[in-house]
Amino acid sequence: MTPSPTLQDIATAAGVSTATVSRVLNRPDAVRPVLRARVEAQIDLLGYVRHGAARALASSRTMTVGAIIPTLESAIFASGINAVENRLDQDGYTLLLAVTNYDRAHEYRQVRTLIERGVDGMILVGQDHAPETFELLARQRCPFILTWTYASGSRYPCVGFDNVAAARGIADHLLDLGHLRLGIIAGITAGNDRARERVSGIGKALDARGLAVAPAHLIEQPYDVGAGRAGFRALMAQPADERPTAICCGNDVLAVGAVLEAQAMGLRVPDDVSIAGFDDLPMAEHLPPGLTTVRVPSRRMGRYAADYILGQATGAPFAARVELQTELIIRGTTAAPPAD
Amino acid sequence: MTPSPTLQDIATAAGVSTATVSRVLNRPDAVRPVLRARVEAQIDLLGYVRHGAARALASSRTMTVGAIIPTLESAIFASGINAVENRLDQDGYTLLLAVTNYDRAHEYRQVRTLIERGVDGMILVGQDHAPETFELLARQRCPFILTWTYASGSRYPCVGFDNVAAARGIADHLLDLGHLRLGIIAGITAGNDRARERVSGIGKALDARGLAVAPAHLIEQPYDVGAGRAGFRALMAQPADERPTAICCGNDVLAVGAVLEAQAMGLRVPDDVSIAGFDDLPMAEHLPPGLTTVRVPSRRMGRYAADYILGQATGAPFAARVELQTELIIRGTTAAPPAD
DNA sequence: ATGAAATTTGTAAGCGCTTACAAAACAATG
DNA sequence: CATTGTTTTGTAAGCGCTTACAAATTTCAT
Repeated sequence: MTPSPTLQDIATAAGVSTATVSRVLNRPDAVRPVLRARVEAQIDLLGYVRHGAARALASSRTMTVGAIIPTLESAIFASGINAVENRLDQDGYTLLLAVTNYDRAHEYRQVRTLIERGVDGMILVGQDHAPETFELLARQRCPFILTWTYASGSRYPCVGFDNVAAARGIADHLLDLGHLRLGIIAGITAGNDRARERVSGIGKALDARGLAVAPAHLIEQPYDVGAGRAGFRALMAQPADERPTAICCGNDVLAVGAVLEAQAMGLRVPDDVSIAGFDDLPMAEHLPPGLTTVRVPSRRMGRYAADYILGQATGAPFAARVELQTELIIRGTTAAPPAD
Repeated sequence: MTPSPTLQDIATAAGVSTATVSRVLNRPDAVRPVLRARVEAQIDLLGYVRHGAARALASSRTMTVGAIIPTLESAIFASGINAVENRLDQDGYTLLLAVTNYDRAHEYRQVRTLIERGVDGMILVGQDHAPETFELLARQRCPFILTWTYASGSRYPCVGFDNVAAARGIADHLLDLGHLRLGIIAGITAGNDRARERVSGIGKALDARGLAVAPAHLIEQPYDVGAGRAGFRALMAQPADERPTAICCGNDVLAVGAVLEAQAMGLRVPDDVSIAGFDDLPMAEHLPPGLTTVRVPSRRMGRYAADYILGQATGAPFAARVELQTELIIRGTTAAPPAD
């Protein structure tokens, strides 16, 4: 039942001052090899473990970075966070993770909590946050970066891509194929700027050609396969000559649902209906037919976000606003509309 | 450029002692309403934010819990962690997340780091950890719980299910259907006790009927769809009368790959070959045909693990060893072997 | 009113570490 | 061998908070 040994214990055991022990721990070359060895021996012997809180208090750096994401149930966020963790780990930083469940008010509380925990920086998702959140971050001088989003006019550091342009790209692809009636199975747009931007990008593509999305052709669904199926069914439940011939989905999970439902309904994809996703999940290329989608650089984004925050901590110069490119991946679920 | 206000600042501004401010922050009822209001007003006014490191140092509780998992690229771990986070959040705890990439030595370092960060408890995956890891945890008296695994003889707190029994159950299902030649596309077993246990469970099922897995019928693959496809192809690349008629996959991702490859090869599932997965990912029920698999209680597990650790912190009595049940979900990818 | 008991507040001692700064030890130079 | 310059080590003052404990105040029965 011996309490954990402290720096002081090591110092006493090694016959040196606490300052010296602290030095062998933090800047080993600043202490002569003889002494260093003596101290290290005691550290091993007594099984000393640094006390993070005390270090943090004395040095005002916690070596932790916070990340707040909507959910971990979405593979794409999970892989972004995985990349963040990997990068932080490299430098001995630890990740504090919080999940908002798409609730802005909750997000504010999490930001607060993470700041209380003293994170050296914070990674958020999207542009859309409570004003208090930004105020708090600013007031506390907590370095942060927004991810999954890049808006040329953003006032805040961000790394991501242009959701509007990416969605517009995929809609253009469909329009180029000759589709005139596009349907959308969007994610829930409330509290989700990425979902909104994607819808808006599709609208712009249509608008540029004098077209528009019929209100009945825009459906919002939570991000799961079943919801994708239901959305597809709803879209098809209209007179044949009003049905969309192509459907843009808010993400790949919805798209997979749509494809499966189409097939279950006896429709051929892409002959009878084209379907496009967003994210390019690992599964997308394997489905028959392969899913046309937009590849999103989730890992690179996570990695860059971590780089940036780490850079803020060490003074390394990382650009505060970085746009990553998405890539339109054309596979087998999109083709020209049926001839009739 | 005013530095963040401290407890002392609030105390001065409100004309009370720091002890009182500390009390309104931590046990509000212990201070008279008049004073409390005065203090709270100043807290708002000055935008005070608690200093976690100082609190932790003084109170020796960090209100953080660590979790170390193999990867976040796997949906099933992600959802377990999501559940952990949700539960911790409820009690104002924050999650420190580390990812091992299936590397035990790395895991040891992460455990060390998390202990240095002062986590109030730790959640690990699997039974299989470096001995030093357990020693360290014990020496530091860090409460911890192992997840994704339940072994009746385990010396450590754990919540999970019996991987051997679950795998055996699914193999039995296949054997009951009349299959005699089972193939296995296992996950990489090195450093992964769950993957090993699943293989072993299948072996036991066969053994009980005087059968065995042909060496050529056991393949290890990383957990991704492409690897599942490749594994399936390899399994089928043998003389027709030696091919397995049913295949157990280490998880659903591999199984989906196997099913897709089978279909791509022109084989009918389940008529020509039966395929079973493990995990019951959301997608499993939607595939055509629906994937026969084992439902794993990842969320409940995460939630329980969090409950347990929180309980340790507060003295609440949670059982240290809990077995959760898996469920064999029989869908459309398994059937009797072809008659020939 | 009055004194004892109960409640509220303040005092002050750390928690374990980092880090200016001062002191000591060692090197190098003339 | 002084003398000065350079490293290495020690001293000690906090970092911002919690929490025994003591002091002050309030409450209540008498």
